[in-house]
Amino acid sequence: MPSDTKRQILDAAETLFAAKGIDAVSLRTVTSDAGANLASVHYHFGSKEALVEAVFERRIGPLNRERIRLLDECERRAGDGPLEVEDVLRALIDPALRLSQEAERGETFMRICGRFFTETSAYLEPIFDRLFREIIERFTAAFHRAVPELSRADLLWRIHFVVGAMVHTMCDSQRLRHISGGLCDPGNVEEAVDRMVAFTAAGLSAPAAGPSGKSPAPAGKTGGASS
Amino acid sequence: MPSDTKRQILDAAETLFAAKGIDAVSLRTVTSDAGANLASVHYHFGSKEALVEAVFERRIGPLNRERIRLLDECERRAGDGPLEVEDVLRALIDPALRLSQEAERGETFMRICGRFFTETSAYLEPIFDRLFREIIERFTAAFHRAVPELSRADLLWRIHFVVGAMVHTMCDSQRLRHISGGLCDPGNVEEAVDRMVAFTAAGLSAPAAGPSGKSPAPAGKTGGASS
DNA sequence: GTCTATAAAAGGATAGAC
DNA sequence: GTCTATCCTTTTATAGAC
Repeated sequence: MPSDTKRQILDAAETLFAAKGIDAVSLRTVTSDAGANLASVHYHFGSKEALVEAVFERRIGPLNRERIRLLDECERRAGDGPLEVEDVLRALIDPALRLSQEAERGETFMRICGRFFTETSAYLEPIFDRLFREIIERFTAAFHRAVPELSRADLLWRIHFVVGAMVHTMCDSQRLRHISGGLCDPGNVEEAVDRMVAFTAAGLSAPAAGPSGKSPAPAGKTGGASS
Repeated sequence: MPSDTKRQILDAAETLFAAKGIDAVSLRTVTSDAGANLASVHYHFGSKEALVEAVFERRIGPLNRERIRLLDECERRAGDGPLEVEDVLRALIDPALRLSQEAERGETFMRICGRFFTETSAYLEPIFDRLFREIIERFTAAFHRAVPELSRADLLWRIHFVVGAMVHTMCDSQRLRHISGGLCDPGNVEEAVDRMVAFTAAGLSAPAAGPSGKSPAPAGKTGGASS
């Protein structure tokens, strides 16, 4: 079992990394906030890079396992029938936004997971692969099954947009709360998930753009019925 | 006119900040890449923070002015008639993605503009206000006019998702290129803009989620016709 | 405007006592 | 496992010659 100090270092690092970014946070700040000694980081983790890796893995591992579990369930329910795009989206999005509900540190949990996508240190690349390869493959296949009329390029572009909307919300929900003057409350998870699923489902289901032109047939101002 | 050295420092800083993030880049690296002396940064800018500010302003200022220009044109064309959501989206998105076309440093231009949203240093807050206040007000009003059936909360949430998809693409188009095995080419601006506009227009135009529940009437797997 | 030199602080990492 | 003390490097910033 992890020692108490080790967990406190992880907690402090997570909070600081989420708030300020990894490079902006020194190990002295981390250990100071954790009530631990500077040297304890190197004893327990070996280096700052290893600490960063541990911080990300602790949250993203379980998050992605839950996504896979929900997707399994989703596919089991569907059987040989059609796979609803809303259900696949919900399996992807719900576990992420739900992180913000946990105890007091919820918003931190969520932001640290989102921030993995905005950090660009080279040593995170292989970690990305390890943490997200299965997720990418499984969900790409599921979305292909849910929206089979899309070309592969269309599909991957649109999944990219979905991830963008999700990561931005995970990292920066504070700004929405601020800009909206409190009208939008990212702390209301059910509502946030519903809104994001509705938006992204419509985006994924929009008629495919022709290979060489403007959006075809902007019939009314509607998201469009399937062709 | 800005001295040659000043411009070279801005160029080098822009490239490095875009690639590695601000905190990860030292002034020594900047001046070294710029072929300038370390002290020249403080002579021309005064501090690292001031350099960062200058880097962002140089690109985001003109970018947002172009967005306003296109929106003006858009509203002028519409007159008293309806404002098409695709046109408003295009005014927001096209100038951003088009940055990537400029000369050789295009992708850097685009990424530095997107990165402004992912950096969290406190001193960027007032700069954000100065650079984006008008954009936020103008485009919020325009989207409200284009999709008037949405409540204000719905509208702001969805604009947030649009920004997420856009910023993620601006910062991280490399990953899409990589994951898709080259199938998706963010360097093709016309295509990227068309795809993003199609996706986000459908999302903005999706039927509003009820105030208290799951997505209403998931008729088929369609984005939905207007209610 | 540009340079050298250096100050002054902060960073990651380690040795060794306990 | 945890501590103190310290090394060594890197960082921002400045002083002052040219």
